[in-house]
Amino acid sequence: METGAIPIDDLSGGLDCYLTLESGQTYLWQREDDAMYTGERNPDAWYATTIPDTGDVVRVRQRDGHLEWQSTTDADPHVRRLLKLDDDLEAIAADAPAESLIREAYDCHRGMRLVEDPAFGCLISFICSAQMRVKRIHDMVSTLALEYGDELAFDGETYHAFPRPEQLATATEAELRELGLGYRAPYVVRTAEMVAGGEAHPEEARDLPYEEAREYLTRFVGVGDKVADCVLLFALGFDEAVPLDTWIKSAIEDHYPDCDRGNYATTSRAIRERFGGQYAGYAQTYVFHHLRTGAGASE
DNA sequence: GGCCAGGACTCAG
DNA sequence: CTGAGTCATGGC
Repeated sequence: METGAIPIDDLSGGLDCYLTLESGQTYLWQREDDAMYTGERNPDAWYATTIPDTGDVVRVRQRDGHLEWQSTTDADPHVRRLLKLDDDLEAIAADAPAESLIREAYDCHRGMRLVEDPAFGCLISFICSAQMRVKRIHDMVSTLALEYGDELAFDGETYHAFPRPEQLATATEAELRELGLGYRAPYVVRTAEMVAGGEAHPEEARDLPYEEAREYLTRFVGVGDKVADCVLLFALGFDEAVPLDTWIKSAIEDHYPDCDRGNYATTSRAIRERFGGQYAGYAQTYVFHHLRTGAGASE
């Protein structure tokens, strides 16, 4: 086992591991106590995930002013990438718009960072996310890993990697319905087949201009503008992406009605500008979490 | 028991 | 391009 510890004080804007991993951005981590997305912290619990290409297992835990990690490999670069530890969060928060809702969200959830998920797992996760609560999305993604992913041994325990495209493409619609995916089942199978067959890959969107990248991702079955924005924001490094989900739409209605332009593309441009442009996705993620957890319910 | 959850698809106009 | 109808499932 390789281990390490990253001092939190070295990270601009700090880190809150719980907020980062349980704010509805990622469904590819598992909490050791099996209580992710229950709304309760457990400062002692490790979070584990796996690295797609190498099959390495990585565990992290935040304690005593450090982000501790344990892994099958030197996980320092993986941890820094997955939790975007090199983002200058202090500057991003300071430069965010002086809108009361945005400032309140940043102030209430200090240390929450964006994640950078592996693209395929993120894509499938958010296809599953349609009309689902975050806890159930996590359950569904965990089930896919259990049923179709590699078993990885580490430190005497068994971990389940999220399935590679060719593994998930072996699933049938009937099987996935049996696993509780509902009407998303054919979307997941067909998208996995598209990637496994080389027809398209979400990574292809990484180097495109933002709106072209979003358009590219909508070719996958079960992916509309909103899910595409989630993949751009949580996997492909587009910090300006603002997914227009039910919570953000209600925020637009209540706080930024002038940004409602009737369709996704133009409303997206307007709210992206209102949320600060380059790092609008950060502001979106804070506002989303603030509203969803009820902290901003009164206003 | 109706409503809702990080929506997308199909089809008509 | 836009609007209505449809689609599973579990928690409250």
